[in-house]
Amino acid sequence: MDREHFAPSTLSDAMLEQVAARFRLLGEPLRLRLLIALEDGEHTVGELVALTQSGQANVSKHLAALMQAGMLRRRKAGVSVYYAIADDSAFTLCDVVCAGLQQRLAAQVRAMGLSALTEN
Amino acid sequence: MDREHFAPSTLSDAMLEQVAARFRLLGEPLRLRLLIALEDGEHTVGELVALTQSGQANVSKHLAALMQAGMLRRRKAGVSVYYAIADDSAFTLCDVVCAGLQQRLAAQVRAMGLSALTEN
DNA sequence: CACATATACAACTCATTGGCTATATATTCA
DNA sequence: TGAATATATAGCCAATGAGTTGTATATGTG
Repeated sequence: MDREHFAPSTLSDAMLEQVAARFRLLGEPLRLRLLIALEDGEHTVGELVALTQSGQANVSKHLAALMQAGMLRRRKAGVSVYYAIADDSAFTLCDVVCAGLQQRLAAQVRAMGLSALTEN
Repeated sequence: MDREHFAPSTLSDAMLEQVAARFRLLGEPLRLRLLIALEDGEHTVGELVALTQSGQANVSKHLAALMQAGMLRRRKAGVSVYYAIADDSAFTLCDVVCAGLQQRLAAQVRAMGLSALTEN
């Protein structure tokens, strides 16, 4: 992987704030859980409430936030509302973060020596 | 790009919080500015204060946060402290976010019709 | 040693926001 | 129309965290 970034130095303050906002959006465990729950397809708010073990009002609020950011799409069917992922990039991000964390953990383990791995 | 994520469904609550924390870390404009400033190599705290136009204490605090997350490395030289990027993954993340935002912007422009582009 | 400089840290203020409760707004059905 | 269900929204509280000021802790210098 080379050092070719189109983002950084050319970012205006406004753009920077937008990028930060995007990250902040994914900085909430519940919102991540919602995205994860939606990974296998659309779900109603009620289903998401059950899946995430969180309050309905709270789930609604976070879904609204994800919607406004363009990460979800909405479909009304009768009395229910189905939400679905509209922007896969979130998962790409999660993958990178997870990879980074794994790398970091591995480094930590290495730093601690391998003994920790064998002493059950 | 296929649908192969190793993250989501297998994430424990603790891991989820870690992932969220990582995102939250990048959810601050000043921290992003610091990373951007460090893109071209290490800088002292003083330089970073000048580059980011922020207070010294604040910069120090955010540098500490990035350090603790393992994104930076520290080198003391005399009375100065040099910080540098230790984990390039942040830039990969930025790139993905920027790409996502660009896509979103493009879609918005398309939705508004092309007229907006020509009316100066 | 006294002094200046660079960085870190503590304490405070203030704005943001997650989660809650209560309520409003559909929509379906009897 | 009235009741039931699903979702959204408003208002509140508490926690978090960004930015500030002031100070502590090196480290170099005369």
